[in-house]
This record gives sequence, C-alpha cells and structure tokens, in this order.
Amino acid sequence: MANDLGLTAYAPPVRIATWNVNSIRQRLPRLLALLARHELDVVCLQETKVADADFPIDALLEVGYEALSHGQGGRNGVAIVSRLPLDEIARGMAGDPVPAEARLLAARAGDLTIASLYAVNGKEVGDPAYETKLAWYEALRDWARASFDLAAPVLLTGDFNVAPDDRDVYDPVAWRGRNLASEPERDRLRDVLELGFDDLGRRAAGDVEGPFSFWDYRMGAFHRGWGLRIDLALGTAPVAARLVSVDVDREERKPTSGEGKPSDHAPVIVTLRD
DNA sequence: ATGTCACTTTACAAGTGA
Repeated sequence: MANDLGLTAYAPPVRIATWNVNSIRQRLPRLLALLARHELDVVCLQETKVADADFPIDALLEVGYEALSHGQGGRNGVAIVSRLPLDEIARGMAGDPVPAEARLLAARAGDLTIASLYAVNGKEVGDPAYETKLAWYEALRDWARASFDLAAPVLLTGDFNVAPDDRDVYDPVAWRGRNLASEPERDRLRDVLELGFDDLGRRAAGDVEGPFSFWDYRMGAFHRGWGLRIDLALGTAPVAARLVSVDVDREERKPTSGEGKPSDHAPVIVTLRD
C-alpha cells in the first residue's frame, strides 16, 4: 500500500502469523523459511526458550525483520517479529499469578495492537498448575479489559492451551473434561472473548472440525490426525471486519518439510485486508 | 494415554515439562 510519496511505512500489517516454535534455537532455519514462504508482516512466537540476550535478533535483521523478545532461559518465552516498526506496549501483565514466567508481550505494528501470549498449560485437571491456569486466564481478562480500547484494532494471538469447543478436538468424547478441553478453562477463555473479541480461526473455518494447529510428538499423533486447535487469533471488531482468511501451515509440522525437526505446533496465518 | 522432543543439571544419564 504505497502513498503519494511511494512510501510503505504506514501500511498496515496484512499477513500475521502465530507459531509456538518449541525453542527458537532449534527452529530458526524453519522460521526464516516461513517468513519468506508466506511473505509475513508479523509473526508472534511462543516457547522461544531463550533469554532476551540469546534471541537471534541479528539473523532476523539480516532478512529485514525487527524483533522484540520477552524471554527467560530454558522455558516459556514469547516474541514478536515484524517487518513493520514495532512499538512495545507491554511485557508481562499486572496480576499474573506466575509473574516470573515470560508469557505475554504486546506491541503496536502499524495500526494494529498485537499480543503474543503463551497460556499456562495446566498439566491436568486437579493439578495445582490447573488452578494456576484458571487464575492466569482471569488475569488476562482483567489486563485486556484495562489495557485496550476494544473499539480499536487489537489482535490477541498465541498458544492459548485451550481448545475452545468440541470442534477443536480430534476425539471430543475421549477428551471430555481433560486438560486443554475442560469446561472451566473453556469458560475462562470465553470470558476473554466476551470482552469483545472474535475467534478469527473459527469465524474463517465455519462449523467444521479444526483446523488443528497442534499434534503431540508422541504416538505418531500428526500422522494419525490426533490434533487440537489451541493456537488462536482473537480480534476486535475492526480486525474481524478486515478478515480475509485464517490458514494453518500443516506442511510445517512435517519432519520432511524443512531444515531440522518440526515444532509440535503448526503456524496459524491470519490474512487481513489493508 | 503417551511410542517424542527440548531443556537443565553440577553433565557423558535422568528428571521435568509439554
């Protein structure tokens, strides 16, 4: 989108991806290939598993992207990579029950406010970590309500570690009540949506199964189709109004489709009209 | 429910988390 001067600095981002990379160190070659393959404007990353000083900012700069990292050594960690200038808005959130864990980063890119988030996994229903997950979601709701003008273009994207409903699980009967699909966590996610967000992946797909974005490494889950849709993009009304498509790059989940091994998550790509 | 992967540690194997 060029203006009269032929400049593109104010063009809004139109191709935005979210990807749980399960270690940026292991996945950097695949990330670079992904940026080029889809001509992405912005990518939100989760489970980078590096401290900020070890984030590969130079390798990204070389291919025309700047990056913000909110990381910690070894675990968790989120980042935003963009070929538009980024203005940092938030690093972590008030009221986080696990403030030492790097799970949330928000920035402005063009006219869009974008958050990269990595929800608490919860381990299993009944585990103390599950209660932490519910509390984390309540903090997310309160933070989002306090932080954003929900009439403005805002996109919350990342690994939510919740499959919103039974269409988002390969075997709803087997998964009923289990962590990632249980009703209390679905209720907490719904509370976030009810602030004024739309689940763009569901809106784009309609009333069908999936499309899944995560397959466990074990048991040949990808090959067997044992997937979940837990990587989400939640947009306010101005974003939803610009929605063109939401696509899962399933090729990226295959061992053969790039350098090194795949993440257990596939990238989810949101395309907007400019 | 767990057939893998990535990380860490006082490191050449085992535990943790997902």
